[in-house]
Amino acid sequence: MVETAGGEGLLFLTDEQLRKGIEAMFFAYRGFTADPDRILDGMDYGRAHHRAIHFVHRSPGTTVSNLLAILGVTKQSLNRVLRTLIDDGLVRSEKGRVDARERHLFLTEKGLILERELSDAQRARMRAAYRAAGPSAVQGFRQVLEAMMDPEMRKQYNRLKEGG
Amino acid sequence: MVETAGGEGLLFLTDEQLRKGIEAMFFAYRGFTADPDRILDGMDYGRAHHRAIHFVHRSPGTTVSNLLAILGVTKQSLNRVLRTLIDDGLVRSEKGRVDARERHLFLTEKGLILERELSDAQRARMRAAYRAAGPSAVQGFRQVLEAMMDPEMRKQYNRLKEGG
DNA sequence: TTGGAAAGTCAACAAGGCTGACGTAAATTC
DNA sequence: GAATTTACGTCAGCCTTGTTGACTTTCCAA
Repeated sequence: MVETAGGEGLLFLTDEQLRKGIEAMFFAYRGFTADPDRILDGMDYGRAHHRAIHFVHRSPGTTVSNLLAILGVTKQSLNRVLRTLIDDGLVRSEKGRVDARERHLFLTEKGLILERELSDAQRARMRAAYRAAGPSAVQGFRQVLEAMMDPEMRKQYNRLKEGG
Repeated sequence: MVETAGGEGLLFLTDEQLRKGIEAMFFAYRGFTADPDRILDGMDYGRAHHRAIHFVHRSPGTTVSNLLAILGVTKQSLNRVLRTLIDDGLVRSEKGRVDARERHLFLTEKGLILERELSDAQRARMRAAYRAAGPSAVQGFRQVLEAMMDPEMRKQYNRLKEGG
């Protein structure tokens, strides 16, 4: 079943196969973001707000710097998004006790409700895809995605995957 | 090794597993676009130009309508991108012979050179990821991605995958 | 006590989405 | 042959989300 090196074993590395993978990523990512985008469309929020909400939920009490590193945007860009979320009462910003320069971020009750709505939708699609493909396909899926990340991003990803 | 249905077999569908998949998609997509983005950064082009170039190369002679359906943007948005590519001599637009309302799109020599540069970079990353993960992982990767697409997008994807 | 890091803010700008309106040429339908 | 529809292009204006650059405030640490 599994091809080994030499000759036919490298057929999965042809330009044609690689192109299919590239196009699969393109179309799948559209599906991946479609449901949350639809939910956010009515509100004053966008994909950037979703990302901030996701990672604040994922690591409650995380700092702004930390979030900047994960999201890979400028602080000005993140600040604009965070500002509206704080003003609207979805995110709470708390001055650090050990280092008072830092701001620790948390979702409020209201923020948790939206997070739940967004992630329910996104998980539903992911669950359907996982179920359709089966567990060993899922394992392969994750392996290829991890290998595709930049090393820096892989660190961030693994830090999230393990610790809180 | 591979879990079967019933009881433990559904462990891959836990919220925790799904969350990991969601985050993997997020970080991997960043890697996926990083190399072309870097190349385009110096020029006056962006990711939107890359997408147009990719699909024109993929289906030479395709019409504007067709491209609109694949890219899922408005004609105004596509037109802005296409306009600059045509003006800069990367894309050639040819009035249809059977239906003169249509415009058929082709890459010029210059366009082919940029396409080659962009896709070489993107394929190199994909190739490294595929090689690292192995052929059966690649199969799973593709299966999950296909299952994640919207049905409309899956049609587009499959049309490209098979026919020219 | 002073230098520098962390955070926040203001201003300006660009890419790339969007809607709406309008124009033109060509094909199709009545 | 006239009316309608289709494919495309374009103008104008708006929004989100990214960018740089300059500046301030706070406050830890050397």
